[in-house]
Amino acid sequence: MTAETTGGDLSRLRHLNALTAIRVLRADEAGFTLTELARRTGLSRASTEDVVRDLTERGWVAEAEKTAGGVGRPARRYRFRADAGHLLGVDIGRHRVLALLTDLDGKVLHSHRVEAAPGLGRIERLAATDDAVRGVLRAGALSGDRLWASGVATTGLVDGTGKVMLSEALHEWTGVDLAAHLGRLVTGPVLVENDSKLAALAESWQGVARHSRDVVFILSGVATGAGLIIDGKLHRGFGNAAGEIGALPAVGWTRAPEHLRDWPGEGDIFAAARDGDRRAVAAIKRYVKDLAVGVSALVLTLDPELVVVGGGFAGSADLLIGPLRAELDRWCIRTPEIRVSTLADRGVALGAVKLAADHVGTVLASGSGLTSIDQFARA
Amino acid sequence: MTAETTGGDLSRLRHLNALTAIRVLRADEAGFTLTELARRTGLSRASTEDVVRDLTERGWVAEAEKTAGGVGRPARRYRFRADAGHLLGVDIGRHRVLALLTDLDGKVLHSHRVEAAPGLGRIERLAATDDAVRGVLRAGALSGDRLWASGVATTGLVDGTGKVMLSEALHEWTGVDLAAHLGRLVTGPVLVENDSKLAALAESWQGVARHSRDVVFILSGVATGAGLIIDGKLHRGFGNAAGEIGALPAVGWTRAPEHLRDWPGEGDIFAAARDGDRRAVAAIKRYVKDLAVGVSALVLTLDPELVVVGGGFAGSADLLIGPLRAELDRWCIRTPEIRVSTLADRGVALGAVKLAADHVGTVLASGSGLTSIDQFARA
DNA sequence: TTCATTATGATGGAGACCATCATTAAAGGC
DNA sequence: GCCTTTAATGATGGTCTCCATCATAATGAA
Repeated sequence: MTAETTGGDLSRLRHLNALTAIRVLRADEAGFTLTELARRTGLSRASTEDVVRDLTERGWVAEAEKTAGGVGRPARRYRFRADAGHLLGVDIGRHRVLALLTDLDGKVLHSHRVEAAPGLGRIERLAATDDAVRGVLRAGALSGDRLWASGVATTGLVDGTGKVMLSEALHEWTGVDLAAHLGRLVTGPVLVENDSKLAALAESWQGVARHSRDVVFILSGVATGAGLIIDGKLHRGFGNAAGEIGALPAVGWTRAPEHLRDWPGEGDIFAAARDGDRRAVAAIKRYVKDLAVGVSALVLTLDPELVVVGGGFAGSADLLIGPLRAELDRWCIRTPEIRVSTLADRGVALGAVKLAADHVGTVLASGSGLTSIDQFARA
Repeated sequence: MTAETTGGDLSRLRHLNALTAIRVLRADEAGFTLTELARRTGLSRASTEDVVRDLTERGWVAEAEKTAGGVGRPARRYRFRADAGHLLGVDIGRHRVLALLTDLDGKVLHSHRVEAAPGLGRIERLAATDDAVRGVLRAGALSGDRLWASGVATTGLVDGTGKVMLSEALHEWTGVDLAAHLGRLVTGPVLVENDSKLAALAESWQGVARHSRDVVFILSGVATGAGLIIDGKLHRGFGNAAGEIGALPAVGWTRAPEHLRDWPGEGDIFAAARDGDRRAVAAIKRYVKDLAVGVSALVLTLDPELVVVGGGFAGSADLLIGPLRAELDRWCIRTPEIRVSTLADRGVALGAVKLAADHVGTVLASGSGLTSIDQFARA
């Protein structure tokens, strides 16, 4: 008896059917005919028409181009109006701030990148963040009050209200209230979350983990982190500290990147390794060995379908995956499939967008969410 | 846009409302008046009456005793007919087999215990299992074809079909097809799962983890294991091997119980420790130290609200919890609350019952589940 | 031009919910 | 013992949502 969905009156049924219709419509930008939609929602054609009329009146659905060429009377097509609203995703990284402006389906419309030195203080880094946000809004010719929701990614632990509780990687960063800060540039909800968690979310949304319900994501870069997707959802943990296996001293995640940073040779260690430099190969091996202990702990705990490797080092994944798999084989009962992220340095920011998108989704699913599209489009 | 619940036609709405009503009714054995029920389901009184009439006709609900003493016309009371069906839960342990016969709400009606030596072979252990099942059915004056569903707990990894894939703790146990074996004694679905996982399930059902969504359960006994409750549900993992952190050599879970077994003194080590025996205290300390490494890995991975300690050693938890908390404080970012199981040696078997109960719940939630109670009561 | 094909839109009907109100049944005061 | 108060019951009428069905409309092909 797991049913969370409590029934209700007839309007509730209509609401559920409208949500189903929207979910189907969002699957294809080109839209659907009523007949197709009826088949996919399981409703009758007549009811489907009713639902679509409703949603059109309320601004959620629009008529799309008819497709020519078929036999018989050409059908009208309807599509979800993903362009009706905008979402913002911001990744506040060590070296730069990246802001993405997307439509409601998370299609990136504009991006803006602002460099930031690793040693930057709180004020300067927040200023860089503002620049990135303003830049991307300018590119999209939007003002901040036209955003439906915004997501922000940062290193460190984040509390429920959007404050950074603890950050070791960035200077003077602990205690920053990012939700409040961003709230001065944009209206609408601002959601803040840890960067590794958001990168994981992005992978399960648009990345290589799209079709997997249980995923361990490893952020492999100058800092090491993890994010967990469990049963298709981001797992945060009771104190928002899930995936922090790196805190265990036996897991050498703090030490691991040093093998690559402090290697005895010159230039890019990965290039050197590809050229056959033995010391480079050995250093990478040490890195993977350290990394793999933590990954094994995560994998043994969760038994995921998939491990995804992302972060700055993922670009050199050809050198990492093989050794990593070998190490996992040593420790794990069942080594999961290992894949490399293809989202490049956008993964974290995309996860932030997804955070915003999920917030909108929650509002829609809740009671009065679909009443009118105007409730989101403020003044 | 997470909505899994797809709408449908009016009968679907009625079905959802009927499920809600049953969920409310199950919360109190004494039953509810229509007015109370209407308030809790959110339906109008009239519709509630309709739903209840339906459910009564189909056998799911019965009228209960009126409560005397109030002012005004005494209301009829209605209750869920938990007694309409029976569930079986079997725990095949190292030293004994325990079978529980319960009603649909998991209230234990009868239990039957059959001793089994640790060294028993496959045939003999299966025979003991049969004895336990037959015994508890006899006690309840039921034949095996009156069971709605059965759950079985065993050590080792279990595959999706009810076969034991790998068991190190029991002799000749790997490869046993428990679902098929039990299927000869009972009709209805037989569900098989790992014992640690089921003990965790039991805690989140009727135990100290009732109100927590994310729980790490530790089975502390002659063998060590873990079960995870994530977002209120049992987390199995892709290959059903979640929680097997003990497989990591750095985590001394195989070695841990030996500290207690091989301690240099005589008699019960816990009694000795309470009497102030230093060697006993030291051995327990070593045990907890080993245990805590694995628990820390689980806690850091999941950041649960709660850690529950169960299993054979839980009876001496007064000696374990303090040191365990101290060890976790050393490693974890945020040490969760730690509680001791109160389900004693029934926990695992109760989890097996819950497995069966959930299966019934799934059938009810699915489409035609509530049509008539007769679909479950065979022959 | 006519036919085959497919989408559209209107009609009538059934099921599920709700609000409202007259009726019924008990407890307690007179 | 009768009357009042309280609260549940059961019936009525209305609305909403969905469905099946059918006449109509629009297009390509013969």
